[in-house]
Amino acid sequence: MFHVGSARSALQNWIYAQQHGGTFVLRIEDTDAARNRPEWTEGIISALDWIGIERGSYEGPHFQSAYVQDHTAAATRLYGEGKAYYCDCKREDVVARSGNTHTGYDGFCRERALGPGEGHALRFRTPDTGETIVVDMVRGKPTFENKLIEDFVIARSDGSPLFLLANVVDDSTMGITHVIRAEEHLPNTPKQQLLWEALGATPPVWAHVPVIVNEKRQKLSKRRDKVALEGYRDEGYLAAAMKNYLMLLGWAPSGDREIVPWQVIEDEYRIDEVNHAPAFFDVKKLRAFNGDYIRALTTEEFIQLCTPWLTGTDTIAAPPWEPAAFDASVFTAVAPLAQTRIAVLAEIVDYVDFFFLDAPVIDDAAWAKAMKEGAAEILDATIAAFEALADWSTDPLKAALEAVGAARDLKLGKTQAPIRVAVTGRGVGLPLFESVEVLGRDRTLARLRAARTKL
RNA sequence: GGCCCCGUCGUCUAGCGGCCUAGGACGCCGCCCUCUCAAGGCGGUAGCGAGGGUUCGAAUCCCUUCGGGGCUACCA
Repeated sequence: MFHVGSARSALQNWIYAQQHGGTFVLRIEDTDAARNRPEWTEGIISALDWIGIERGSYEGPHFQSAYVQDHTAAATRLYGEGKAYYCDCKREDVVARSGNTHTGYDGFCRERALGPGEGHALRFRTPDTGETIVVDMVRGKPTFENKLIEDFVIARSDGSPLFLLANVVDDSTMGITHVIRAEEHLPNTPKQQLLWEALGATPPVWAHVPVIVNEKRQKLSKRRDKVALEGYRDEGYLAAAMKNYLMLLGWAPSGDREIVPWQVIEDEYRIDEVNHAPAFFDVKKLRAFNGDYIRALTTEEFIQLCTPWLTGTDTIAAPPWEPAAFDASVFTAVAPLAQTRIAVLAEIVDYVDFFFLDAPVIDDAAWAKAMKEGAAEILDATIAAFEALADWSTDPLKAALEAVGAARDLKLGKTQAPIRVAVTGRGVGLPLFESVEVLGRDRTLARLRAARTKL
């Protein structure tokens, strides 16, 4: 699962690297073995690939777990220099001591001079005075009072290093110069900066971008919100639309425009111009963007891109018709008609299913609405008119139905309703006469007769 | 509770002291086009959270207040 927020961060880092001749580095932060699976990495790589951060064009992936010896060495060094100490406090003891004014660890073990051992975690000794200023490309200079920064754990009691330490060590050894990440990491930053200083190195340039929120203005979460990039991909959101939309969260290109070529974004995006307030992930607007991108496709591209939903893949559900029933030439004929009607590619299935199914799937509500009094008569007349038609093509078909309606003083809009439902199963859909032409005389007539029988 | 961050239409944004009668986009509502639905065209709806300053002049600067959010693990 690749979070849309991660995708946005990746893109921001990628753009920044592109703009400054830097290198994008992918690092899998897997220091917590219990929460990581090696196979997830491929998912991340292919998701990055999808949004245009192609494998081979960046450094990595590096696995943080491969550098544990560096992390533990740093931990040992900090302990040796008296900048870290061992602690055997239990969480509940700390809470009990601090009462209801708990502001983190109380420093109980600071001077106890405990050595390494069973149940002893290593804590970093934070300064009691002064302040730590985070210089941030988007937020300015968030300032933290050192005395309010608790002595945080840098290595578990089993000796394994924690993310805060591991990150600083890796950033240092990998020569990371810029860290662009979500705002949720801002409170960690002074801690990491203190670690950088303790290790005698210069911290990178930070940029903390506001989080993406849901309609309730809370950070997008995996459990309650739809955040998987792959999910959007499998619904038929185009990578270009998704990228464009993601970058517009908290930022806008020059001029009164929003849908712009990626190159414009790469040229104009400025991380320090990004808004400071969280942005709502509006799927409706994403859909609108996607529809726009779909319409901008050439017919050939559109057909090509629809194929997975027409045939199914390992992640995209197979369509409701028999694979052998799919006729590419039929789809090619109607694809342009469908292109302006769908906002996400997955919707193509419902638009063209009646071509590939033996009988259309009847929408009950549409049937009830269209097959009112007079429908039988219209069907009979239409069957007769269509049977007599010499030239089975759009214009004559339309003229024939118009004549049927005219004889009953009905507008085409009324006359076509029962025919549409009989042939396609639905009340709305592709232009009727083009569809009927493509469907062919025999199948159309069979459906009209079947509907007539059902009345 | 503590620390930090943030505050322009419902939403995403433009705006960096006079070009603002606050612009664009999505959404929503009309109208046109029309075989349905879309697409397209035209029009409309709606906002500077509040209160104080500073200034000739404030959406833009300052303060307060109110309101949102993030973090607060031997997770990342």
